[in-house]
Amino acid sequence: MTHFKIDYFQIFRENGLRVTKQRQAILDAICLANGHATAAEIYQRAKALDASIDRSTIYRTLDVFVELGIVVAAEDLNRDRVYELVKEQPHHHLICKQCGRDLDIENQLVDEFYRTLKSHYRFEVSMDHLVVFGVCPQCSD
Amino acid sequence: MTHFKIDYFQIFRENGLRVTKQRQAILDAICLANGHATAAEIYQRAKALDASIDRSTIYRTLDVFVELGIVVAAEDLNRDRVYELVKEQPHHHLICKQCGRDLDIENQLVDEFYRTLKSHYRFEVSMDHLVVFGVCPQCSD
DNA sequence: CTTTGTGCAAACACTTTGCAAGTCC
DNA sequence: GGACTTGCAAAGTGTTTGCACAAAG
Repeated sequence: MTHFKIDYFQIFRENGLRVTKQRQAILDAICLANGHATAAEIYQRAKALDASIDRSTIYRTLDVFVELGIVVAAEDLNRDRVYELVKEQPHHHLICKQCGRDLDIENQLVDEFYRTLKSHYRFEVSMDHLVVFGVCPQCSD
Repeated sequence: MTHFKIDYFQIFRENGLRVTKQRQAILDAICLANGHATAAEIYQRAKALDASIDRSTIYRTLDVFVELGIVVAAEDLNRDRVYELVKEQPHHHLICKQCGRDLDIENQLVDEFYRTLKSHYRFEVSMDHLVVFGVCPQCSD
């Protein structure tokens, strides 16, 4: 995880933000949750790393991360807000309604769809994090 | 709006549910909001039609409507939950992040995208109400 | 008359805010 | 030291629930 942190801390400093143990803990907490978790899950995990951390810090920090573009907010099946670490730029998901499996969609396919919308409606789509729900191969058998 | 109501009331009865003035008011409230509104907006409008209506009735009734499939819940730009009357089956939206304009996407285009996902991942998409955000032609000039 | 639906009030879960104290640089 | 951050406590928001009464069939 260390090599991640270094990058992120760089970003903090570049933006005149400070590197605190809370921000570290929250970053690690998201990593430990495989890069995506609800505020509540992040709070639990971050608390394990820094027992005195407060919920309000979680929310404030997540806002900062979203602002910096290192985290995006999405929504899971239960409509809970989920925060995800941004890895390589735009990425899109196929999520199985039955088992919860989360597959990545190739950018190319989504871009193609966006181009179609562009050519039909002159509408410039700007969603770098599309989430599509359905049923995965394993569950449809 | 009357011809709408008749259909819906039919649905109520077919499901052993009663036709009440509150359900009427809520249905009308959504219609008056062009078929889509937040719970708060629906409450305001329904209150104008039936002053004594309570918020809890709004929520309970909307749940019933969703259960019946005559309303679907989606999300707007501010991440507020929006309830929409289901008209013709699957329909999809392009929503402009700048002006809020709401364009319909032809089903055919979306179906094509879904088929692509199906053939690439054997993933059966089941979203009859896709919402895509971006910038509309008017705002991109 | 029976069952379903409603208003009311209270409880909830989640998120945001003001402020004084703490910390990073 | 000075600006940025945090914990704490309290207030918001939006939604849900238990219950006795009201209304529909």
